[in-house]
Amino acid sequence: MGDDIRRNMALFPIGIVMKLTDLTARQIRYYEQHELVIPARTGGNQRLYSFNDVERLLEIKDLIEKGVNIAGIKQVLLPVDKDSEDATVVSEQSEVKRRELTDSQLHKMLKQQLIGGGKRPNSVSLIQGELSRFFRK
DNA sequence: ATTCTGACA
DNA sequence: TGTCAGGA
Repeated sequence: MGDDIRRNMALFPIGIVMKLTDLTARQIRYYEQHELVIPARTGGNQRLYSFNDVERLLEIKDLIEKGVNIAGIKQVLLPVDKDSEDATVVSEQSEVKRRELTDSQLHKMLKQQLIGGGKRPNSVSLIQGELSRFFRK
């Protein structure tokens, strides 16, 4: 996919992202501290987000609303590193070589259930129950 | 006018 | 998380 570069192309400042995601600058920056999103920076140290970053933030917002905490989100969303951010292709679909996660399949499922699907009243508690098995510190 | 980091009445 | 300070 060639327009992947466009999705990973840093374009908008935090102000725009705030409106696009309905998140406060505080939250957006906070999530960055926890490496949930790594926006590019301008010469003036201003954050520049790509479409992928925004989508990512929307997913995070979704999970937060579903009661998932940072620790949990870190495990549901694949870790992002400066490379896969604005460099090249690499998205959730690519066969990431992360053996660290013995159950990448489960992660995929959880992600789908948490993000994709609409909102079933019970699935939430169900999911949280399953996740707690991982989030447990 | 905007955004950034650090800090906490 | 909100919000203010103080600088870029």
